[in-house]
Amino acid sequence: MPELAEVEYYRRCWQPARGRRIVAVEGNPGARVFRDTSLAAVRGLVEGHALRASRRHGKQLYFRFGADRWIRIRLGMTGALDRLGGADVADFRHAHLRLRHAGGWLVFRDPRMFGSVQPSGRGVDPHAWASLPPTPEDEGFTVRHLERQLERRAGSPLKAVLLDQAIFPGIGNWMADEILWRMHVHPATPCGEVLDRVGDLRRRTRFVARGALRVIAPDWGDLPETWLMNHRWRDGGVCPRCRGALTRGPVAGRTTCWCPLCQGEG
DNA sequence: CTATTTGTTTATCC
DNA sequence: AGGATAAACAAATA
Repeated sequence: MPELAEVEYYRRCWQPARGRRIVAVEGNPGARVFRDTSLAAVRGLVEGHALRASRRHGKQLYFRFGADRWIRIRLGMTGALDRLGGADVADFRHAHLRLRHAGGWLVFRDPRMFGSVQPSGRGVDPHAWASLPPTPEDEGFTVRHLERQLERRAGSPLKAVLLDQAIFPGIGNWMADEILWRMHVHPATPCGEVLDRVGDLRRRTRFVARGALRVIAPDWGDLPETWLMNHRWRDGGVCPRCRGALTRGPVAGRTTCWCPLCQGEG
């Protein structure tokens, strides 16, 4: 489900619980989301400490408990965060991690379990987990930087490059299609062919990222009808710009939607 | 029953 | 070696 705007929405979902001490860490010990770590490891790190801060980098979420105890959460395809009051009745079947505090629960649920939970060692700043590349909202997301990346992958379809989290952190399937549509570029275009349009690519990426954050992050609002997103899944969907029929098909292994009139047949 | 899914990692093939 | 593509992961939904 989530790309950067939706991930930001979920980050904010846990925000009101800042200052709450986690009195119990429960969940599904065998769940795949714990990967090479364990529910017990998360418990050992977090239990007894208050939620203090959170950050997001692309689609990755970082939460700090106590002074220096961080966990990283990735939501995968179907992950979501909930904040439940003590009296709320909830379906805990896919709630693989549940943090209990005096006022209720912080819950990570993920039916398909493509997501993950990762505790850091104490004192390990999340930015030390990996050297994180610049996101579209960062200073370092420059034309120069993008040119270097695109040159390296000159033969790849631009769609595939837009989905590469090392280059476009936070961009996912629908945002990639939105950016391509706004550039009037076919998704399968080798990105080496748009090296002269990197300024435009950067501008569109920032526009889509910022616009989606503004609308979705506060309350999961609906994007304007002028965005491709609102037409892409509809059978018989029509381009909100030229009213031509939209096309869907696999590009770079993902279902892709584009306007043959605006972006070419391929 | 089949096909589909807003993501990432691993295997395989040039 | 390195990059591109396909498969795998798992469960709900149509």
